[in-house]
Amino acid sequence: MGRAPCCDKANVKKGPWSPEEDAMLKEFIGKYGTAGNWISLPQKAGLRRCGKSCRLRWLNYLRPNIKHGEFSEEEDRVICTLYATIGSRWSIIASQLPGRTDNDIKNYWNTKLKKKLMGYSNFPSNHTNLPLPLQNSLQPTPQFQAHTTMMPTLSQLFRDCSPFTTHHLQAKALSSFESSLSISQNFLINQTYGFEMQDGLLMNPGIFDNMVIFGGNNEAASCSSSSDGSCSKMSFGNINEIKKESMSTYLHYQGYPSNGYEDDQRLILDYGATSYGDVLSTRNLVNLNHELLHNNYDNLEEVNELLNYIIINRSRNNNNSSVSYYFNDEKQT
DNA sequence: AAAGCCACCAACCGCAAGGCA
DNA sequence: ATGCCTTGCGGTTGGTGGCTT
Repeated sequence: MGRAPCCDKANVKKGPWSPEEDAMLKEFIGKYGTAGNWISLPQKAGLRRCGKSCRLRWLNYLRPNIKHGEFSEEEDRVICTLYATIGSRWSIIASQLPGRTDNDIKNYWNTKLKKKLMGYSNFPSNHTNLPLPLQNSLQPTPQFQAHTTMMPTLSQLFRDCSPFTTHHLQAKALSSFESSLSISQNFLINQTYGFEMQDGLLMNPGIFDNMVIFGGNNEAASCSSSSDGSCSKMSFGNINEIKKESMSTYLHYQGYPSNGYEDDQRLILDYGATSYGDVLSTRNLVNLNHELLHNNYDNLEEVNELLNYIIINRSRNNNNSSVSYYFNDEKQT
């Protein structure tokens, strides 16, 4: 015996709502509210609709103060930050955006925002000054373009941004004698999206547009990779899970096209050796990840050679903060 | 002009949680 | 404690319109 149907499927109308139906529903709810429950509402309101359909139509379209149309930059930021923190909990995300519905946000994320975030890295002004191999490495490969549908890793990638971010937030918080767990949501949002330069140094690495920035953020910490042990200090998960898991089990795959997680196609680039933080665009991270996986690179030397094209270093001593890069272990200017 | 493709988004569906008798 | 009913959530579907070939 299965579940009892919520309504008589044969006698309910499906598909788009007509203006007349909208008017009937709006008028009824205006007078009587849901009149007890949604299940019985359609009958009372004279609608040949399922109660769930009425509820959805009301919540997502007819109720007052629903905001339609373009999302603002600020709304984008909130969605991205919360998605990176809590994942696809659309109703919670919607609760932070007055007038927006979970359905709206979910659609917006799936159709637009996700792609927007996949947009090109913001190094364009530097591209033309780079040697051809590096310029090419900054272009989306045909494989990348052909397999954009194979990017479930994107959401994971943005979650992966959290560890880098939280690690540095944690370090920053601890250095000012605050508990890492007392970091507020606002602080997280501000810091995640903000660059702060002090004496030419990048003080609060995090996610900026589509770039992942990581690396030491104080004089004592040398850089950002396994070579200085910082990856083992990184945590992942949301802000409440700091310290629960060690990044060392997660991030220690220098050049290998697997991070050891079953069915997980991510390649986490843990490629230290720069002095003040590595700068990669997420696009290139995914791009390279994909390249390595689908060309079945199994030669570590070859992989390392490829990585040499893509590491970009923001130098500790570079007061004007221009981007420099390493090519075959030689710093280029 | 027609066909094919793709992006968008409203709506649907199944499941889980919560409330209540 | 249990089972039924309703509500809420999130993944998915399918219709539509615009763009490209």
